[in-house]
Order: sequence, then structure tokens, then C-alpha cells
Amino acid sequence: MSNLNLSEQELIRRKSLDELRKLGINPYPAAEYKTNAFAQDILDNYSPEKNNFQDVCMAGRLMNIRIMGSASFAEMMDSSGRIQIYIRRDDICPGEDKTMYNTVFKHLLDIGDIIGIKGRVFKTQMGEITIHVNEFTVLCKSVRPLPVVKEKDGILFDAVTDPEMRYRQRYVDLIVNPQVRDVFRKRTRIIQSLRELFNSKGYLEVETPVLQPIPGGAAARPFITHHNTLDIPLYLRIANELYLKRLIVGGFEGVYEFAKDFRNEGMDRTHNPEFTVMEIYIAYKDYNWMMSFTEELIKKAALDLHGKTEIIYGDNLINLNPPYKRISMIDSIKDNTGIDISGMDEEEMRKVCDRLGVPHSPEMGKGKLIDQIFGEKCEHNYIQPTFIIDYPTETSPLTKMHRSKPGLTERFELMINGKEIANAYSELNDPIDQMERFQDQLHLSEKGDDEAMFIDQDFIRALEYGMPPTSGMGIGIDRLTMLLTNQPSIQDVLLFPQMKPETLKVKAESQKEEYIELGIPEEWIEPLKKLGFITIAKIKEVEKPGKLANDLNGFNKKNKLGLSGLSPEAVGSWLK
RNA sequence: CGGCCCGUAGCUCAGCUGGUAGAGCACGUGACUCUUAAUCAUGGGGUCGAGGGUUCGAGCCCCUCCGGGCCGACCA
Repeated sequence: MSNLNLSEQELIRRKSLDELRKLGINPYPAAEYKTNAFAQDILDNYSPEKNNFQDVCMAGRLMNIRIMGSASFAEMMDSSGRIQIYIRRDDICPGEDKTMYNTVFKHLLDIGDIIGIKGRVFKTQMGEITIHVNEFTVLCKSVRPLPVVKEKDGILFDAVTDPEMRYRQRYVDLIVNPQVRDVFRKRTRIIQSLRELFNSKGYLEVETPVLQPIPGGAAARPFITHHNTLDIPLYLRIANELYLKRLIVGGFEGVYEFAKDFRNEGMDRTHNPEFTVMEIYIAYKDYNWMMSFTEELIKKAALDLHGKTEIIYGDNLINLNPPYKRISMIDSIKDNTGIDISGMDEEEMRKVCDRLGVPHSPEMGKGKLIDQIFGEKCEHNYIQPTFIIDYPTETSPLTKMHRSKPGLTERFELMINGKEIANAYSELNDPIDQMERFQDQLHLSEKGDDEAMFIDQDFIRALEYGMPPTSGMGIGIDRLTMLLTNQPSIQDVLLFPQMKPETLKVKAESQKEEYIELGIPEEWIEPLKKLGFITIAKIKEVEKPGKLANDLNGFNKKNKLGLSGLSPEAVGSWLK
């Protein structure tokens, strides 16, 4: 009955499954399969002169099968790549019994199945490095047909490009689009590169709470959840900043964490509800030091990934070789708009916004207005890496006041390709100033800003014991990965980007008993369902029993079911 | 939240002014011992995203909904 929902190809593969079992072959064996070679290693290192790889054993997925009578070529893909294999009937079946080739290989194996092979490597007349197989083992039968992507001269045919399928069924994407695996290998290499640098300096990798009673450290709307035993609300973290700084108070010299953060906000090409941020805090440093460190880190990541600092993103050629340009936010606005906003009050700023066509609203303070102008008129112009420094106090409540510029803070953001890549400060460690900044945030919250920060009393208490002068920095790992792997969407650097739930096509089918109650012979239930009458209600809607009888008899004949014919009267009796 | 586009066989896509659903690959059967987008012959496979409406008749026109993409808004 469940077979009703299966396609023809799925039914055939399930039948092959049974056939294999009948031949005594377990399609899902448990035993370890010991391999001694990978496709890429063979392709890179085989040479006929050395006559190496003459006793290889490898495992992988069948991606293509070309049968030519008693010999066949196929392609097998393992974690390293694809390689061609050559299978000859009389090698596989040296004796009289040719079942393993004629039946198992030719008929019961399909594209998508996973097998193990033993054989020797050689070069075909066409010059392709190939494994001559003398034994194969079924390791996993695939019962769902894989999209078949073909390739010639680097051109892909029928490539799976549908974003919905690629993101929802990432496993399929990874199988048929090998360059996708490469992006995620690179993502991991980027993270490793940063971790190596931090560890080489003796900084400590730590873990801090994801479930937080007060979602602090950033301005964003959190996800809320509930703890049953404690009977309190908890928030999924929007940042880990305040916890890492507590650890600096505790005496660690440098701490860092690769953290999943969660923000209950919009989704687009650069935003996913959960995302990864690396934050690092180092005692006795300031934001100037941190700028140099950030340069070092970005350069290292680029070199580890590409071996050079020039990268291409979209149409832009970007050079990540330090030093990067440094410009204050005020100067940036001056450069990009010709307007010097230094010393202006809030009213003057509003007029500037109007003149520039920058949208603003009454609850925005001076700092927010500056931020707004920068975001609209400046940010997108910084394609080459540029540090924007010295941000307004109002929008930087965790940042130390600038040592010489009143009203500003010691903060920088690194812009690359017109996007923020990193954000860092000389951390505010004055507990009394910090308390006042939190209270300012509270006022913003009362004015209706639902992103204003909460007051974290325990964090204040920690600062009261004394936090050394510290610089902290955060990097969006997803966006850094997009940049370094030239991917246009955050979904392309997340293995499982957030999607709306798939609406499962679970059709409400009536039970067999309900059909029988109507007097419908059991053998006619399946044909009825095949014709779309999956519920009793559907049958009751039929107005012409003659037509239904005719359709059913036609179905019987077409599918050679061999059932005795139905009269219109018999069908009519079901409908009463 | 607004604008535009998309949803047809397992996959990639055609489908004319509304007139009985097509191709390639994949799949079944047969042939073939160095092929490679293998080839040749032959056969099957569809609730055209879902639901309504207009019509003698809808994959196509209208409405609603679901899912996806791009752009903008909001948001860092």
C-alpha cells in the first residue's frame, strides 16, 4: 500500500533490494570495509612506469555506469573525488557462475549505490587513469534515484541549481555539486587558520552560555525560550561579549570563542537567524593594537586558503595585504558627502540627513544619525579593506571613551567589499561609566527601541572588581567565509541554512476497511486509489457510476491486472 | 512588509492565440570486451505546487493559498 506513493524508479530499486537479498547479498552490510586508497591520490600519483597502485581497495558511490556487454566502465566517487573503474565479466566471475556480473552488476546496481572495489590501476587507450576491478562488494543500496549530472570539457549538463533543493537537501547538493564540498572545507580551514593564530599566542579557547537570562553584548532582538525546572525565561545569546569580559576579569590574558549567535530578525542574502561569530578579548591591549592583529589574522586566513592575499569577490579584485587604510567616521562622511559634521548638534544633523536624502526618525539621537549617514553614503564605497574608526558614544555602549576626541569612542569596524567584516573596541572597564551607559540604553528602550541593551548587573559587579584595559574584536565567520570563497549568499556558506518548513504532501487516505464497508472488493481498492480516489468522500462524489466502472476496467486492462470486469450496477451499489 | 520572477516525469527544461501533456538525461528490456555527456534498438513513466473560478474545454486566463529566488524596506 505504501508503494502507492513511490515512483516507478523507486519501485524498481526496492525490487533490486529484494533480488540482492534473495542472492544472499546483504544490501546494508555491517562489517568494516578496509580501504587503502583514495581517488584523488591515485589520479595524482599513479604512473605506469612506477607500476604503483596495483593492489588497491577503495569505497565510494557509483556516479555513472556504462555497460558494454561483458565489460563495463563506471565512475566511482569517494570523499576525495571521482575515478573511473573498469569491470570485466570474466574477472569478476572467473568460474561458470556469472551471476555477480550479469545479474548483480548489470541489473541490480544503480547510480547512487555505494560499493567497495579491489583491483589494480591502469591507463585506458583513451589515457584515463582507471581501476581494473577484480572484486566488488555492495556496501549500501540506494533506493532513491539521484539527479544525474553529466560533464564534458568542464561543461555541466543538467546540474542541480534549484536553490530550494540545494539548501533543503544539502546531502544531494554535496553529492552532485563537488565544488560545494570545497566551499565547506574552506570554511573549516578559515576557522582553523584563526584558531592556530590565537593558540600560537597562548590565548585560551573557551565556551560560554548559549542560554542566557539576560541577552547582552549587542543590540538585537533575541529568541526567547523557557526553562521548566527553574521556571524562568531564557534567551538564546545574541553575543557572548559580556561573558568573555568576565573571564578577563577572572585573570585570563586572552580568551576567544567561536560562537553561534541567534537574532530574531529578518533573513536575506547576508542574514541567517543563527550565525557564527568569533570574538576575542585580550588584556592590556587597545584598539590600535587590535587593528594590527586583525590585519595579521585576515592576511593569514587568505594565505592559508589561497596562498596569496589577492582575492576576487564578484566583480571586485580585493587585496588583503596590510596595512589597511584607517579613517575616522567623521572624515569618511566628509570624504563621501563633502559635509563636515564635526561639532554639529542633533538639529543640524537632521538637516544634513534631509539634504542628503538619508531617512531618519525622531527617536534617533545624534549618534544614530551619524551611523545612518555612514550606512547610506559611505559604507558601500569601501571595497578594499579599510578600518573605520572612532564611533559615536551613543551607539557604542560597551566601548571606552576616546582618549582625546570628546563624544567619540575607541572603536573600529573593518570594511571589506562594502560590508562590515569585523568590529572591535578598547573595552569599557570603568564600572560607573558602564552603568551610566546601560541606563542610557534603558531610556532608549523606554522610548520604544526594542533592540536597546538590558542592564546586566552581574557584569557591572565583575567590572567593579576591576578588568584590565582590554581590547576585544568580533568577526562574522559566515561573512568572512563568503568573502574568501566568493559566495554571493550566506546560504552558500551554511550547510543547513534556515528555511520555512517543507509542507509534506501527506495525503489523507481512507483505510482499507472503509472501502470494504462500501462493498468494494479488496482487489479493486488499489486501482481506485491509483485513479485518485484515495478517500471514501471522493468516491461518494462520483455522479456517473458507468464512467467509474469504465475507468476501472480500463485500468485493469491497461495494467494487465487480470481482474474480472465490473458492471456499472456493481459500481453504482458502492455509491448508495 | 512591497515589487518582479519561478514551481510541468527521478533530474534539467520545452509547451504557440485556451483544444486529448513533450524532449534530453535517468529508468525497464535487448545488443555490444578500452568506453567516457559511450552507442544502437525498443518500452514504460505525469493529481502540470494546492484549492477555487471563467469556459463546451485550463499546464496556459482570473482569484486565494503554499514554497523558493532576486530587488527594495526593515534590520546590523
